[in-house]
Amino acid sequence: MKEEKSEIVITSLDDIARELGLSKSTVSRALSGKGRIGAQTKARVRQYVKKAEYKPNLIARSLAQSKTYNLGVVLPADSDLAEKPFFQVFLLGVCEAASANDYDVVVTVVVEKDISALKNLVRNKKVDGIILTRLLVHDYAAAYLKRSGIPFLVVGSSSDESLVQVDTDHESACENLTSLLLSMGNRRMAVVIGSDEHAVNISRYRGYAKVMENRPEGICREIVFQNVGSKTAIDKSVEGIMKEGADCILCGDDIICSQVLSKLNAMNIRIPEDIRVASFYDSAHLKYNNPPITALEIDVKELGVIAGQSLIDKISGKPFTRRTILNYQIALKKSTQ
Amino acid sequence: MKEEKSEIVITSLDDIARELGLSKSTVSRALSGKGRIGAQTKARVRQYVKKAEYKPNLIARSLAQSKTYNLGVVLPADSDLAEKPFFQVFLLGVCEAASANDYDVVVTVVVEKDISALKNLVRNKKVDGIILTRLLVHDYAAAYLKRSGIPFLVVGSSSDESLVQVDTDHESACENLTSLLLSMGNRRMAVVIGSDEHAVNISRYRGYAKVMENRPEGICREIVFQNVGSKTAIDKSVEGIMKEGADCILCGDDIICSQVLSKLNAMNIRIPEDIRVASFYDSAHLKYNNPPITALEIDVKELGVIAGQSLIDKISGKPFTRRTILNYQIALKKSTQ
DNA sequence: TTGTATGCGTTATCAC
DNA sequence: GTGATAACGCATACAA
Repeated sequence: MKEEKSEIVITSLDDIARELGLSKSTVSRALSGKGRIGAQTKARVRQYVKKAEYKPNLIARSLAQSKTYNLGVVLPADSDLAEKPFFQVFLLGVCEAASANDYDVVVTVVVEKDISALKNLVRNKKVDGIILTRLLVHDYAAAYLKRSGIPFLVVGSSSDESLVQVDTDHESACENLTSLLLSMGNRRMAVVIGSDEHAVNISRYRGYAKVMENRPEGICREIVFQNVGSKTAIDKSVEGIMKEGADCILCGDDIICSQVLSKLNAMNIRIPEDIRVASFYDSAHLKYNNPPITALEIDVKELGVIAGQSLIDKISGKPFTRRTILNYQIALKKSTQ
Repeated sequence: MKEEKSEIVITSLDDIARELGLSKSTVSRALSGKGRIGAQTKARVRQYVKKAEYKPNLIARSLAQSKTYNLGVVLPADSDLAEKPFFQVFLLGVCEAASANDYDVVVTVVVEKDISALKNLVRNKKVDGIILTRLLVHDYAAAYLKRSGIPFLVVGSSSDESLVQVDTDHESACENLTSLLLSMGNRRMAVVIGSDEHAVNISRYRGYAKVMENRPEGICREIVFQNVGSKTAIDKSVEGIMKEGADCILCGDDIICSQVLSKLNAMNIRIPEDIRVASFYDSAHLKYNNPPITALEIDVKELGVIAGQSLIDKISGKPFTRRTILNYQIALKKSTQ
């Protein structure tokens, strides 16, 4: 009676080689598919590996190839951003793409301008490439990564042609939404938008400005609020907007919109009767609001998938698109009727 | 004139050893601190390493020690959970703890009951330990990890004593909030809570039930809604609750609460005049709501830090607490006045 | 206290 | 097409 093979634990190419009477280089080739190898030996090895439930040691492979098969994703930890589901949903998308390509995802955090964790990740060679999930106007992280030479990709739009970018065209999206609301009869369009340091806020404002500049009345500074962050700043801007008699408020993102709504509510101002409200970025809370809020919708998870796949393509030396622009939708709701 | 040392790139222990006229094992010891080593050689090596900006190759170390210095964090990707900032904030906390211990964080996703990505992570030995960010009543992931033998920790409470747990005491928190609201004059306390499959929802309901059972009127089934998920289910429950003449609604979490508020708003029901509302879990949106909503507050980031640190302790063989309970606060707001 | 030799499990470069 | 053998960079048991 033969020995039970199942008692032998197979943990390395050596083990397989011994069991099959081959050399470990042959086994390696059979599994990787690289190099010349006989069709039947290949099949035999693969079959054996399958039933032996052998899993190659990826660490060893990493050492040999100096590749980690890890993608790095950099999340910002600035207080208000932590509340935004954007990063989480995006991350799920990246994980999906990574998983489909046998990569894993390592996350790291930058707090304000402190990119030390990112530096460690790069210097320790823990990842093959990196995704920056938001772009600042003067982005330390991007500047560092550029110097470091590691493949990376930014979510956001920049005039820097050397950056690989994945983004929605915020500028034209906001332009379209603004035009549309004008065409629906609104005239004095106010805007409340976040920090100027975030590239996305600049793009959004540009979209708005582009439309308003071409109107006879032009941009009315009294109802334009950029760089608002705190709840009190938002409250003040809403008060100012109402005093100026605007008929529509455009909110830079969902968090701002949520706070604008809260303030309007507190002031007993009805939507859409007394004023219309729309947001440049959507979220569940705006959908569930009463009334539901008109907003730009983007498929964030898909954005993550595409970002992940693009980065992997770049890492693998495959052709990759330097700038990928995702679609958006304007979801018209009761808040602007 | 001597050669410029700065021209030589130091990439391995061998390089350092050669430059310093030592053997690489001595250098290794000087850096790791393990084994016996002379105080001055140690200092000399460390100083040299510092100015040479040498970074050890962690992959090689991993291979040699069969340790990855990576923590795995499992995020659920069920549609509604993706919107909850909980996981994101928690993740930031874990990253902080990891970073402080020279660990990195690898994230992976489970969708419903599909734990294949988690299995790959474990089988490929990409991490030294794992954190499950939510616990199901019948948790496949936890069961798998138990079988696999890898160190892991769950966020959530379970009667399974073999699980390392980190959590808030949801049951007593909800108990306290419920009692408090009763003592404030409310009598018919309705509850709207999410899926029974999530351990946390069971705990929350228990806290509520524990208080109500001891009341003369007992638990009134007509105003208890468990297992609600969809917006329509929530709308229906709110309608039922109003018909039954409840005077307070307890919401299982922030998302549910948000939807309950939306429905109440649509029905022109005033808070707190017509009905009081509170939530078993807080979020920015509830704070910004008008009126602000009474809710249980927990420090989620701190939860992440503690989870990360506990797992690292367990991995390192340090003493660790089998069950860590974090504090919570009851934030009384206008919605229950 | 320090040096030598070996192992970790792959991939890759040679011969054959 | 296959098999030795040398990297990859570090840790560690053992020898000195």
